[in-house]
Amino acid sequence: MLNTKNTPSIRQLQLFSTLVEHQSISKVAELLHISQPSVSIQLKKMAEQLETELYTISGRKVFITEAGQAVYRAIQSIDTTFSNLQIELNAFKGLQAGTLKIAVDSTAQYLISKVLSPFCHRYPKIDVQLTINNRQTMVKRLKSNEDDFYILSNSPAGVDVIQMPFITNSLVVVANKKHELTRQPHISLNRLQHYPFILREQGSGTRQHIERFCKSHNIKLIERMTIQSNEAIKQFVAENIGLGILSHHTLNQGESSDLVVLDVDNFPINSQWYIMRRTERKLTLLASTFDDYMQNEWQLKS
Amino acid sequence: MLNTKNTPSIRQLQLFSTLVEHQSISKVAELLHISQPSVSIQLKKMAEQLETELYTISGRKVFITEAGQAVYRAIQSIDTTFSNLQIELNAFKGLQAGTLKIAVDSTAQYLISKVLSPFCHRYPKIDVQLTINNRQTMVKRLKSNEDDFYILSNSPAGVDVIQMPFITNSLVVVANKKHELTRQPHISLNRLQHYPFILREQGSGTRQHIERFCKSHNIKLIERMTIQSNEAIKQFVAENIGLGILSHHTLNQGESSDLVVLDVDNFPINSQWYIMRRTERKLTLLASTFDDYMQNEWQLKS
DNA sequence: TAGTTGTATAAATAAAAATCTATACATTTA
DNA sequence: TAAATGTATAGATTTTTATTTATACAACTA
Repeated sequence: MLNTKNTPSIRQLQLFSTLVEHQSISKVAELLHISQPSVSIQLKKMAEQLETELYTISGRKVFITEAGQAVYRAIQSIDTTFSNLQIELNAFKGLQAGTLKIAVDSTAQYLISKVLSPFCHRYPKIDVQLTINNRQTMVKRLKSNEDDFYILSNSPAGVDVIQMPFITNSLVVVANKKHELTRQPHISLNRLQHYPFILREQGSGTRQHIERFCKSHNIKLIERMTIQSNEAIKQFVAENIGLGILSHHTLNQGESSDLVVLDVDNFPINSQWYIMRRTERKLTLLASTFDDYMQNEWQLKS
Repeated sequence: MLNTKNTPSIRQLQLFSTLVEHQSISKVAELLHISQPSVSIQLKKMAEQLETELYTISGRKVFITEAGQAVYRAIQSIDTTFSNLQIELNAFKGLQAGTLKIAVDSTAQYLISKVLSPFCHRYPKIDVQLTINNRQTMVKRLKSNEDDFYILSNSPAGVDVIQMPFITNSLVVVANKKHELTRQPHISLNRLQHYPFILREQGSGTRQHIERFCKSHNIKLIERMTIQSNEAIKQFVAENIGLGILSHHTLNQGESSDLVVLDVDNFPINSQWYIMRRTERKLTLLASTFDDYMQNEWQLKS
């Protein structure tokens, strides 16, 4: 930790560096528009604090001692540190304004805050315009190039995107904790076909995964209800209206709910969340900073 | 030149760096034994001056922004600069005391000040004990190991020394400006044998050179006077009592004298001044610093 | 040697930076 | 919801730093 005692003030450093450069106390005074005694006194104090002679005066000439030269070099080093800092800070100032537009598949809404909140703390002046909706809507927005970034579980056909694997998405079967399947191990897919389900609507990413899964495993689920919200599904499942298939991110939201994850064969359905952007969309400074952030801190290590 | 405006004070840097390290304003206050509002205010001021948010406070947690991280890195750099400076200065403090003992052949006394004065200005606290005498005395002192350094025109036999060529010593023939040899070109050595000379005493370096020179050129000079001082010789020569043979360093001491250098064949007698020290003598810190100085700034480039 | 130039010291003052107390506000925890 | 914890603001005060004027001194320069 920086030591304040025995450390000359910034002003004193300035005076001394000017002295070294002009070898004259009165010249320093003139250049900095202050009186000669002021310079005299400050420099003397500084040398006293450092307990070292930094210069000598012989007649009317100023000689910088070796110790003084060392101090001068240190000042120059500090000077460049400050200059570089200024340049860095100016770069950050470019990030103090601007809006980052991100569109998120609603199933991913539970994790977006984890991702976004560190970024927002680091760049507190930025605005984020967040659009949360189902996959179909995301794809529409992606095609009409409305946002900087999209978070989807896989990339749609027909659009050039740059994508980065992000976080693993696991779809699990949930039930009320009093449901008969609870605590049963290795439930077969076939048995599932006899229970009613509450599912997300057509066009949602979750629904898409489920349908693909059912097709490939050759099963058909009973669909008692279709709801556009994961949260609502959880409530109906909790009231034992039926089973649900949800991303595990939507669960364990802290509240000790009545929901239980079932141990079904071939589950969870694993897929990947991707963050993507259109190849031809020009990155704003802010967007590019966000891109760096995602790559450095969220890129999935395979 | 260091910019005082928009530059945070050293104290503010200290506060901020402590903040980064402990992520809490009240913790900083506690650690530095000041009140919490004081820290709050100073940090706020600092951020205002830099026109950048360095941290944000959310609830009771402190988050350092990216800009803040940059500032922190800068502070660390400044910190190490100061630490290194302290170490350097402490090394110089070792040189604030101590006596440097130097013995100089009196013929070289005219140049010793040129050599010594920059050194003394750079290390103003040191003492120099200077012995000026003729060569014989120098050699005696060298043998009894009395001084750190010796300046002689060549090394004596029988003592282990480390020597460094230094400055060229040219012995020239001088006369009063009204002397008949003045303005004559190419005076032969033979003609010199008919004029009386005023010379340095036996045992002086100059005398040694002259004798060696006469021997090798097979001439003999008329010796009217022997004097132990170059300055005195100059006065007698100026009064036209005789010719003199002196180091050119002893001349052109500013005063527009009555002395003229004669254009004698085989003159000047060139030889070398050496600075030397006994091999087995242990160097004090001060002596070693002087040694470095001589090597870096006075070593004769051949 | 007188005048000029450059630096040092003293004493007073000004400006600035840093601090405190008291209080209010906000968030988290019990 | 009350208590605890952490931060912000206001206003007054203290401390430190910086500066000034006036004067003295010292060393060059003409």
